[in-house]
Amino acid sequence: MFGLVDCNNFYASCHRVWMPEHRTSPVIVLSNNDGCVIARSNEAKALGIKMGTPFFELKEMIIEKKIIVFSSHYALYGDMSERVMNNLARFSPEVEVYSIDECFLKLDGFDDIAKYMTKIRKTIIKNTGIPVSVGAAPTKTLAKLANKLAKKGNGVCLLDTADKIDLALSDYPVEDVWGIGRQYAAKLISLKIDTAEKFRKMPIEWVNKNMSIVGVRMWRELRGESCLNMKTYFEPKKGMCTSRAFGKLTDDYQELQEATSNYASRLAFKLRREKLCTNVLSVRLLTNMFRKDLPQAFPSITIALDHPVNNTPDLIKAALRGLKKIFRKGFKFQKVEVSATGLIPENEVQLNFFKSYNDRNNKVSQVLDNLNSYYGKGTIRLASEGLVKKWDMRRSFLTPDYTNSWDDIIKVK
DNA sequence: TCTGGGGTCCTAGGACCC
DNA sequence: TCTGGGGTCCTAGGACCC
Repeated sequence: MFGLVDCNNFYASCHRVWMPEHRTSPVIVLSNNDGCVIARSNEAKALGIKMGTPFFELKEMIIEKKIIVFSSHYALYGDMSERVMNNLARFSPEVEVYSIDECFLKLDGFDDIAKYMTKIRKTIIKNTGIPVSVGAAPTKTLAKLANKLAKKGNGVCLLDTADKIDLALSDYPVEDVWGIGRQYAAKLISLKIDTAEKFRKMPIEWVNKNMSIVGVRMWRELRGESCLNMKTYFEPKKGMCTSRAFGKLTDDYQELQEATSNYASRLAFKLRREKLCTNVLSVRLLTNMFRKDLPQAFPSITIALDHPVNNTPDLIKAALRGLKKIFRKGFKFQKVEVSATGLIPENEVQLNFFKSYNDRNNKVSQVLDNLNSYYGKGTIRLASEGLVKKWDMRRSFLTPDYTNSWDDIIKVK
């Protein structure tokens, strides 16, 4: 039996833990740049606010309905997630942290699973302040489905018999099945396959032909045949990307250079943190697709590096070389993406003649990391990153850094 | 004025090998 | 008149996830 614990309205709930006075207000959390809605409390959902709604469209409603607004704060969510996961780890020998707010638990061998699920739920709420829902079923896909039903009901849903599963699937919208996205949903619904039950009744040959092996696995899982195992071990990443919209559009080459340097530097830091090196670096510029009045361009370049690296100077140099090749005048760019593919563990990199050269830049990076970890992010950086971030994100509704800064720690009277 | 960021897996097709 | 068979690796594109 697979259990799935999912935090309710996770980002909104994280803020509420620290500001309990907003426990009954509609709360929304905004994306980077305060661009659009990425999390909503139940009260905000009830007002009809959809995921992804641009913030500027809501300004009147926010005043009228007294909606509480937060800029996103990923360091806070990361810390709250860790608290939830640490608590969950005590409930099963096999846990898989599936995402920042979700965790699979193997629930075999427990006497009364329904009762155990309730206990998990109550413990997490009590110990972390984050409300969660718990679903369980014979496969991961069914457990996801059970979890959604739990959210609609009392927070717990166990699908452990064929009858219960049949009933749950009979009116479950096909587009809500885990693994069915926009494209497949549109295709299935156009063929009048609009419930999980109807999808499950399709012949396997049809599923295989139209939805590939991924669809077949989903189909089998809905029939109770487990195809997706628990992933309880660490797997290194295969690609890494730093991409972020600027606070404003820009056609200034100098600004783009500074932003590209900064993003490459972040990428280098993330690579070092995970003890990975990269062979291949890509740089892409993007204009704002929503601005139909402006010319659009998405130039990109992929650069093969001489040698796998993760040091800041080499990666910035490569990224700037790429930027120079793709930059075009006459476009207002909104975003730059710097990404690494072909990742190799640091300790598996082939030695080469130029090792001593890399050593110097590796040492520089090490010093950067040490200083920035002690004095705070961005304290020391390469000159090419610029002095002032003219392109920096907008974050007007930022809360204190409760879990990461001594200055912001909560005060108890 | 203002519309997120970071990942995974699968498939098809091309270049290459012996 | 007639030109093999069996592989690997890489990339781009398309689907999905939170």
